[in-house]
Amino acid sequence: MIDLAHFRKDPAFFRAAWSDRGVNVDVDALLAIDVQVRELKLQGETTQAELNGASKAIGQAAREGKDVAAAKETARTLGDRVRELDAKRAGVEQQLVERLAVLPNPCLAVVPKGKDAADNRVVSTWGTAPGFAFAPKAHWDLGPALDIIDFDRGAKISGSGFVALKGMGARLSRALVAFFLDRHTRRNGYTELAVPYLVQPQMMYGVGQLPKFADQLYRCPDDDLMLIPTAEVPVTNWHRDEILDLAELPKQFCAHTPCFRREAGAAGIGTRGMTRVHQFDKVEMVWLTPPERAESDLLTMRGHAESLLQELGLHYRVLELCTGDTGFSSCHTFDLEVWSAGTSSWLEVSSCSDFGEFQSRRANLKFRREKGGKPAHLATINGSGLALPRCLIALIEANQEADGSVVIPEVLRPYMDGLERITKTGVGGRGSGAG
RNA sequence: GGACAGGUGCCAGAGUGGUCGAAUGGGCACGAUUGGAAAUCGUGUGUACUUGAAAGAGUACCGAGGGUUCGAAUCCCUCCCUGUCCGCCA
Repeated sequence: MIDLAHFRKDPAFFRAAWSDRGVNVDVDALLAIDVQVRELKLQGETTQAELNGASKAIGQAAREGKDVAAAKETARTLGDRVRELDAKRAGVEQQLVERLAVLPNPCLAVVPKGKDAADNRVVSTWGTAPGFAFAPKAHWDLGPALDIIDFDRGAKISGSGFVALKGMGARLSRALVAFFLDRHTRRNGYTELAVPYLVQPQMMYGVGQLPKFADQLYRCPDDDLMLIPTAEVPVTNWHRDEILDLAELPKQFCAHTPCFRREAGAAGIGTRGMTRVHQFDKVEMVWLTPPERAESDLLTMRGHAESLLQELGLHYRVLELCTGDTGFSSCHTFDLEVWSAGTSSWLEVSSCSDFGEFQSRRANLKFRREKGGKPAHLATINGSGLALPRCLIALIEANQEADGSVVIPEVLRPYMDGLERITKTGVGGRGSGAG
């Protein structure tokens, strides 16, 4: 949610910002509705004040034994008037709220202007693409050959877009999660949370998933709950409706959860294998921080995500998204893309975003700069650290050998009972594909 | 899932139709007292919105949403949550 007061003061800023994002907004209509709401509110409250005064007088008179029939009659008329104004106001206000709810966060001035992904800026590139003396395979060949990824059974059980892991594939996935969480909690000061995967619709609204992206969410209508598309949803809402102290900021949380996405409309485009699936595991980092720190904290957090890829030895690049490609709630986003050696393409494994106060206004996240001071909205920042299936893809593709086996990076071996290599041969024991 | 009991301010806890944004106690903040502290005393201590240059004024909020009434924390309805017991169960 944008800052309404700011919008009234400087509509030109928002007009330009939304235009940069490629969103067409009738700013004048919005302003007009806002004025109307406030006029009706003022009238309604003034009338209510009158009614309150009249009611008080009636109570007084009644206690003194006076006749209050006539006074009641006028009060009743006032009451009708209040209800009338209130209903009118509510109607107009709902229009305003509905319109505002689908307007994106203005990007920061540093964000490169652009139309779509083609205009994103490459900030840096780390490492080099691995070279092979043979034709490297894509994960959709490697995985099934090693019997660690099972596309057919995933689809059999839940339909297209669902993937299953088996044996050392499942183990490797678990190792990555454990490795990520350990780095965040032990090295970078994050507090780990284990959160519900089904949440109430308001939580989705709080981070900006609703109302605009309802078609991307799985829902359980009988219970009015929705499956989270990212841990961002429950974690960002952790301190909802609270007022934090400056001294306890920034809050740094991490959480591992499965993520559920309908990916409506995405079928057929770059969906081969498990680069785009309906359910995947991800470790998410979320910061709650004072707004003035947000941008520097964003860089810190991005560094945390990058260090994981570096430790895994994976070639990646950092993109700064342009205005046209930046997500709805974000005002500044960096994407981390890892190299897929099997398909010679970049895969997004992390998106690190500064949301400013946009989510805080929606989720009611506040803090106090000093005791007795006025509550102010927090800034929220989040980023993947990291998204599993694509890391797993990059990992096995980059570390494959001519015989189809996959070398496990040093940092993961402690999580794999010291296993150095995943091979097809062998059943049971160390080095087993079946685990 | 069934039966009871509850949900009030930072916390505890009063309040069963008007004088209640809400007693009292605790906590916290500031001040007095003290060599310093404890104790004691005094003052203060919610959020949001509207209006106003400001001081201030107004409105709403006692789990949520409806209803009755001139007037609701208080009465009625629906729902949610918590506790206890029973049932079921990973």
